[in-house]
Amino acid sequence: MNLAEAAERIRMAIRSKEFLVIVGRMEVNYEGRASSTLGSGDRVLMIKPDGSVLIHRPTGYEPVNWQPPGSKIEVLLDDRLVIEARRVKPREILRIIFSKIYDVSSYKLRDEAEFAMYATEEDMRKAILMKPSIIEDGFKPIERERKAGDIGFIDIFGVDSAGRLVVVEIKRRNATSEDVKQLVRYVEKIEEEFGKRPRAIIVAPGVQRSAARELELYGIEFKALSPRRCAEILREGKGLERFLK
Amino acid sequence: MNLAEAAERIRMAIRSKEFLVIVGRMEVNYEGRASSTLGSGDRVLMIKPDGSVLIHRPTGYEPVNWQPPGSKIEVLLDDRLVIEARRVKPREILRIIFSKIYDVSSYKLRDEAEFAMYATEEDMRKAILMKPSIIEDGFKPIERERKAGDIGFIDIFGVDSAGRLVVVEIKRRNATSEDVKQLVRYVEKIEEEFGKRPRAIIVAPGVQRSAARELELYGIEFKALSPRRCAEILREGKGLERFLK
DNA sequence: CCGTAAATTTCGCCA
DNA sequence: TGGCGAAGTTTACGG
Repeated sequence: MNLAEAAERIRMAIRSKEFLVIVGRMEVNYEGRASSTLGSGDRVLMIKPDGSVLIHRPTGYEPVNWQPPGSKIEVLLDDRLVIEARRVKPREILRIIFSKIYDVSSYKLRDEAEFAMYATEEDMRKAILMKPSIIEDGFKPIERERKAGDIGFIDIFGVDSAGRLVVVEIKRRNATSEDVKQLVRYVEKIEEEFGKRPRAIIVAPGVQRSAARELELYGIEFKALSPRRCAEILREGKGLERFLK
Repeated sequence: MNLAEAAERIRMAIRSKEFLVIVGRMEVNYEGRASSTLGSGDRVLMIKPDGSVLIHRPTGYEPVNWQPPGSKIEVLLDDRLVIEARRVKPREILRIIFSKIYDVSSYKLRDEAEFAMYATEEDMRKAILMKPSIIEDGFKPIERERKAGDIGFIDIFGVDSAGRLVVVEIKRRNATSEDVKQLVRYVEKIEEEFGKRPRAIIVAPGVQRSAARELELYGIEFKALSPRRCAEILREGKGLERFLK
């Protein structure tokens, strides 16, 4: 494809806020928070209506180079076709130099659909707060996101049926030994603050082998709870809310 | 575009390991580590030769849904065109249901170029090890990635010209109060271990306002060093290496 | 294959 | 606007 023709089509598409897909042979240079260079090769370049820029090689999940939403696009043409995407804060520039253009396509895309994600860690916390008995009978949450000194935040802080303090750490994936260590640090902070050692419970779908050892070692409890079960609880809760209105 | 025709082109492209770009109106469902649903809308779907799958909405850096490299792609056609991308470990399935196809393109892309990223945190460490005087005259590194008890790793551990121990923490971005606190924890660990308090230096392009307070408070030193300067030092070093051969 | 740390992380929430 | 923490994080690098 003719470079001049390509340049014109690209300029038009950007002006009319279309979703651009450009396939070609290009070099890429990036300068900003870091710096990178990428020699000549065939790639797919996407320029979105919001100023996002993505350059994808033939392999991998991540783009090899990119510019986040809001960047300003410039199309330059002399002997070669160059596309620059600039950002001011932080100051970054992405320069794409084409030696061949295989394809330029642009689309007006309409996408108003809602994206719904189920069972994040936040969802798990909500589910526990909505139905604390899934941790154990008589468990009463007191605070969420409680500050533990300067080392972090306790997911849920509460008391059990016997009145003992309980520190709950939630993970949507299997708990690691790192997670256990973090929880131990919270326990120590709470012990400093209240003068007595709290119970500590990791709530997660499972525990990694290495973490199981540490649970034993530090006297941390484990309560199995899957994100899926939390999603169910939230659905029940929503149904209830609607019923009560 | 005809759905049956599209299905055939997509199957062909996948068989011959081409880079696929499909633009159309689609619904998306994901089930795996989490779950998500996305209603009907216009999007760009990319399927890479290595089995990566990316679905991009008209805005944002991140794909709304995806499947990492190595997933198995299936193209199903009855009354609708459905593409499924499956992964076994962890078990995940991405299902894309098309109601319209605007465009199907596929490409044989050749990209053997080397990607070079300059001045990561690792590069900064290398630069300091290569030329310790950029920290201060007489600074001698002893160990890198030194374990500090069970709380983490010290970037560079060394001694100054007066023989005092020095703990160096490197950041490629401005240092935060969290970084200072982490360094303080290292200092305490080293003091426990050696029975004397080491000097502690944060090496970074700058410090956040909140961190500046804490530097004062804990007696932590700061040495300004930009990733860019480190990249220069590494270039000089490489030049030297070549010269010495 | 597990574990750890970094990332041009991005993204969302909240002060 | 900045700070903080999660993410279907991914990726790279050890052991």
